[in-house]
Amino acid sequence: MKERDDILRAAAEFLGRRPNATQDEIARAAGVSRATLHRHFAGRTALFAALEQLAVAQMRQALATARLADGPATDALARLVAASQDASAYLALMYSQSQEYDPEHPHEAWAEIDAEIAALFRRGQEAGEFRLDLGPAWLADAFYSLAAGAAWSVQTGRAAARDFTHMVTTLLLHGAVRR
Amino acid sequence: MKERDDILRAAAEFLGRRPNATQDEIARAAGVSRATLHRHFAGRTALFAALEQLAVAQMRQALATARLADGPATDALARLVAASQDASAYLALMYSQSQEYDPEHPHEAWAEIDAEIAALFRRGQEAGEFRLDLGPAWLADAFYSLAAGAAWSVQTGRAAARDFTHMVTTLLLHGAVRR
DNA sequence: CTCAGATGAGACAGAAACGTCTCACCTGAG
DNA sequence: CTCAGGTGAGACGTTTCTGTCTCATCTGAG
Repeated sequence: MKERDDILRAAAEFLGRRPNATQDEIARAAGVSRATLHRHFAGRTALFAALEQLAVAQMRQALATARLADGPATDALARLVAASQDASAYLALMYSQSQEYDPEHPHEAWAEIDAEIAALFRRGQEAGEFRLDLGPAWLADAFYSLAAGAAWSVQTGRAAARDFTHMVTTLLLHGAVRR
Repeated sequence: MKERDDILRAAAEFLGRRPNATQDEIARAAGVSRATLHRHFAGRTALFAALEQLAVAQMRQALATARLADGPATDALARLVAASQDASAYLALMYSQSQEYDPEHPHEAWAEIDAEIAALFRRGQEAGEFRLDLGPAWLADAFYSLAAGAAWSVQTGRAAARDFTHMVTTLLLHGAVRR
């Protein structure tokens, strides 16, 4: 029996790479038939609702795990990146779907998550840990971009999953220039 | 009269945010009717071919402008980012379309462009400018991710176009941590 | 003003995908 | 082994979108 969450993960990964995928293709990628996909999610709208809900839940979990208010902002960010790895397939999907799926409620949830991440960057700036010339909103966007990009690299085999945290954290905190 | 290139740019920006957009939506976003869109691009396939061709051409132009082999790798990268701004709408689109559009020829062109960018990072590493613990392939992917993310921020009004280069270059080279 | 060329609106046939259902078969617990 | 629940394949009617076309109108150069 194929677990609902297994289907969702496979769907998220597939849709992250093929935003135009048909239900048939999504079902196949998830290893089930279209009828089974329909039984779990009564149509594309329901599938996307479930994906978004799971993405939000996972990011909320990541935020709770990372405890952004605790300790140095630098350490909190590293914890956030690590905790976001599980959600990264969904981030890549949400990134590619962007405004595609647009009900009221989930955007509020994302706004909340965005605000918490931006607040972490702001805290870091106020504490003198992070530079002031890059806005917290951009830093939060960049976090998402890099996480989604790294997820994609992992999915396409260009990077190892175990390197996710290091790749994103190092670049986000320290950049490419050698110390 | 609406210029063909104006249509392509508007289409790229719109599709970067709405990869599933219908031809009708694309046309409207470009300020023309579907019939006119069809007259310029005989169908979705032709539209995507034109978009990809333009993206490749613009990135090639950016590479030529940036002269990646000249001077310190750090400076070359900054030049690349600056030169890529015009192409960034297309990068965001190509990012969201990913494997969606898949003819033989354009992927070869992208592979070439990718290789040149990765070679810049490799050169920087060999010259001791860039850290060694992040692979050139990831650094190239990260460049794309940040450029696309910044393009999106600019498009959605969360960042100013004039800050594009600074946002991407600073983060890519130096990261968020304060010196 | 004229007129060639461009445009938008809308029509239309066809294709693809959708949502949904039925039925035969499978799976795994008891 | 039995049987409840799950599954896949395929059918089917509906919907959406597509590619394409016609025709009336608009635009801008001469």
